[in-house]
Parts: sequence; structure tokens; C-alpha cells
Amino acid sequence: MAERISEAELAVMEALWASPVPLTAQEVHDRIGDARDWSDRTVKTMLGRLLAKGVLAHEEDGRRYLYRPAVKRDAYVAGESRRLVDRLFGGRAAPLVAHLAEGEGLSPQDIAELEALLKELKA
Amino acid sequence: MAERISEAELAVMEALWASPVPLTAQEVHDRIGDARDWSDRTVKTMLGRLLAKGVLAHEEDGRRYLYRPAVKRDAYVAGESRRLVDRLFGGRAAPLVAHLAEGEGLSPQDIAELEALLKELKA
DNA sequence: TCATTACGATCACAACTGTAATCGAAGAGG
DNA sequence: CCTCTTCGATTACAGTTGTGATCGTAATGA
Repeated sequence: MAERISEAELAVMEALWASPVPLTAQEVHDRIGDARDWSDRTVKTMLGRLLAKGVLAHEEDGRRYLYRPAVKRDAYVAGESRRLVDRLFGGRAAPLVAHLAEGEGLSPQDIAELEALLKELKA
Repeated sequence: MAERISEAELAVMEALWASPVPLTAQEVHDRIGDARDWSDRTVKTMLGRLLAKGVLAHEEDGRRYLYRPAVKRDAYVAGESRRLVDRLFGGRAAPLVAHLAEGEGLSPQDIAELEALLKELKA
């Protein structure tokens, strides 16, 4: 498990995560349309690879497939976040936030949300 | 600029970032020794690629090279952090921290540090 | 029924990665 | 001087990624 999802593949996963129902390859292609200028073949390739990696599932719908995520977005995102924190910050989150802050990366809204979050964590 | 550094290459960069003086390929190999079981050839390859990417600089020391980072660790780390936050959290940091918190990823120390950090940011 | 279309499956191909081995020149040792 | 070692440079080679094209087959429309 825990096969890595590449950057391009992520676009496909996002389309599927965003849909409450399984999608055909066509539909995935349509929904990605804006973000990436991909041919439908490229999307098919991505779908095939993601299936092979086991992060997608498919059910047959006549002669087509309907694709659906086999891993939750939350799990993926949590894993990636942890990887980054482990690789670059010795596993500790505070320095990450500090870095984001330095680079103008934190909006006042972010700061407010973080405060609320911390309050909750301490409770 | 801003060439991407691969995971394996990062080990080499860390060795150089950790040294106050430029290092020979041999020395880099020695310092990595623990973490990765690499042949000296492999380390040379990494050094060559990092040079080509422009993230390392070298000066000649007789017949050898002394290698030294050409980008600051801080800059690299900030860039990678931003990439992650952009890709997975729509550019906002708060959800990242929330995810880390969910996965038991935040120690009490982390939380304390974050609080201190936020206090400073508001000042 | 026959050509066209719509699918999934398979193949293509260059760039990047991980992990080295080989080559040619410069020093070091005898 | 000649050989052995040491460097950097070049080459290797399989796996992944980004981007598609081709193939075979099943459905569809004329």
C-alpha cells in the first residue's frame, strides 16, 4: 500500500476526490480540462497507472469503467505532510510554520485559524 | 534557478549544508555513510548532477574539487514547504497544521512552540 | 452488413532518478 | 620511468513520470 502518487496523477485524483460519484474517463478529462491541457489519452494513461498502483478502483459500466478513489484524500494528505515534516524539519511541525511565516506565507486569517486550532488542541 | 533536488540528492545537500567548510567528494561520502549505503561512485554522480543543476558550487583544490552549497537550506526548505501547502491545502497553512495534529503529529512541545510563534507574529 | 466510433490495453519515448561501472589523465610509490 | 591509485567525466541501465499514439474489439449508425 501507500504507493506514491505523482504530481500529474494528483490532478486526476483531485478530480475523483471532488466527485461524490464514480466518473468515467471522459468525465475525468472534462473536469481536469481547465487546469491541465491534456489529451484524453493522457488522462487514460494516468487512470491506468493509478489503478495499477491500487489507489483507484474501477467498476464496469457496460463497456466502460467508472473510476473511484481507493484511498481517502485525508489519508494521502496526512501522509505527504508527514513526509515533508520528517524530511525537512526533523519531524517537528513548529519550524515548518515558522518557515511559512517568514516567507509571507501566512495570512492574518491563517494566523487566526491556527490560534483557534491550538486552543482546541489544548482543551 | 530553483532546480528541483531529488530525494537522494537531498542527502548530499544535507551533508554539505551541515558543514561550515567546503568538502571533497570523499568527505561527503564519509558523512553520508551512516544514513545511506552508497558507493563512492554514487556520491560522485549526485555531486555532478547537483553541480549541473546549479545548486552546488565547486572550487578546485589541486586535482580535486571542494563542494559547497550554492543555495541556502532555508531557501530550499521554504520553497518545498510552500509547494506542499499550495498543492495540497490551497496555499493555506492552517489546514496543514490541522492534519498534522490529527495524525498525532504534534507533540505538546510543538504546540507550545507554535503558540509562542503565533504570539510573535501578532506583535 | 460495413465503416466509424468509443473504449480499455499496450506501446512509445524522452527526461529524471537511483545506483553504479568505465575511461582517461594526473599524482604517488617504487 | 613505470605502475598503481585517485579524480572528475562519461556512460549504463532499469524504474518512474509526463505526454501521448496505436491496436484490437465492441457498439453504433447508415
